[in-house]
Amino acid sequence: MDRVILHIDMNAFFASVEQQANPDLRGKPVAVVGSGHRTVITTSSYEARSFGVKTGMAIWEGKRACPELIIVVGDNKKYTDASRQIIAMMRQYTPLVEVFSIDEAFLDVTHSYALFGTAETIAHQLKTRIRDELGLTCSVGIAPNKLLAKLASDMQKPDGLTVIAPDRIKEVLESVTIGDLCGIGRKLERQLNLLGIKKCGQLGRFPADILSRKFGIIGPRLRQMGQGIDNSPVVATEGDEQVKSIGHSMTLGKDIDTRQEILRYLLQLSEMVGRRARRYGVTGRTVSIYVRFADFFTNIQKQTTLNSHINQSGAIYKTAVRLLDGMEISQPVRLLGVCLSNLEYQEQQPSLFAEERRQEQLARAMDAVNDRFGDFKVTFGSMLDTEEKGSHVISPAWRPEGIRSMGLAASQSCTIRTPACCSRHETL
DNA sequence: TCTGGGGTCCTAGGACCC
DNA sequence: TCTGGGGTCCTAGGACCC
Repeated sequence: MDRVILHIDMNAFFASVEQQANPDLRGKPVAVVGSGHRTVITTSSYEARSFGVKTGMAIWEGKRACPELIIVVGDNKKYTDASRQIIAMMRQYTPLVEVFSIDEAFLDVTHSYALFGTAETIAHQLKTRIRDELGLTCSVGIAPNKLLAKLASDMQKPDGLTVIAPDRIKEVLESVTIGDLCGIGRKLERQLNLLGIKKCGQLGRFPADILSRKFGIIGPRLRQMGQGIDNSPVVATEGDEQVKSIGHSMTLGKDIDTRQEILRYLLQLSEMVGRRARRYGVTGRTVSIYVRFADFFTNIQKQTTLNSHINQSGAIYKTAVRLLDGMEISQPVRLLGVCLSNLEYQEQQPSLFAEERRQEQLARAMDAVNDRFGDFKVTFGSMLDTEEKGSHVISPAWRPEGIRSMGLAASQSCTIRTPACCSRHETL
């Protein structure tokens, strides 16, 4: 039996939430940005997009494209609250809700028919409720698998509903460009183009041996994607998902070149990472640091794996400094990052050593104050004179909960599905 | 006037052990 | 003395996602 998968993608999510919260912004070109003057546009309203404002543009670029552009510094809490409400609504239709990002989710509604009717009925109900209760619109794709559902939701924006029925999959793929598939990015698209492959249909028919030779194990998976095959299941996001790494990075207000300044930011980043690790109750063995230089193109990353798991900011910082010392800092630094991985989730025993116990207690006390009063109210002394205070707008890829699995990573054994049908529906 | 931040997964190559 | 191979862990780098 064919599965029935919904992919729901909120339209211009952050910008729409802002427009909902502030009526003065409605119907106007709005761009949501982070703090700091080197921030970029995270999301823009459709009014702004019609002027050519795009995600990733610097503010000045956005303003050049649209002089009337209203700049709003993002507010994470608003977006996570809205996201949670939407996810709760989705869960009323099926337990199989996979949160893909803060504004996207997959729903497996194969077994929801008896209770709620067809996938299209469910999609219409969800769209109506999200619009009525939150004032937001979304685009929905319905298809037999995640790959195609995601492709479908992208076909009509904003406020769309697109169905790719099994008997028209083949026909749809003939007209879809390979880069539109989730999992084929710019580089892969370019390489495939060099083989003369432009459309998904061509990719699906391309000789498997050539793809394998050129792309290795992802070769067969690419071919399947071209055929619209994707057997990866919708994995319900439970809320206690285990992330694999915890990292923070920041583009500095201005490039820095003294070791002292670099250390100050490393300490701040170590504290941000450590604090989040402690809040999650995790420790990690691998610490990595990331440096982007002023020329923007040179990036270096160094990592090291310790014998023991840590989550104390001081220990992370010490390791980060050791990594920094192994780097050649040849020009001013634009961005710094610290990441903790190789994570372990089990409860940590209190240290046997008095000094370490004291450090742990201090960290807990600092965390408690910061949790209550906001970031960086209490902090290490040398951080006090840094400009950045770690208040950043989360990206739409931020997940309130959840793990994503799709695209190339989710290559699985596959059966060929019956070829198929795509009918489009006008928006609500 | 420059180009954010948070993740995941995969591969290659080296070290080391059996 | 030389040779082979499998497995695991680690680092570095790249591609992809939102």
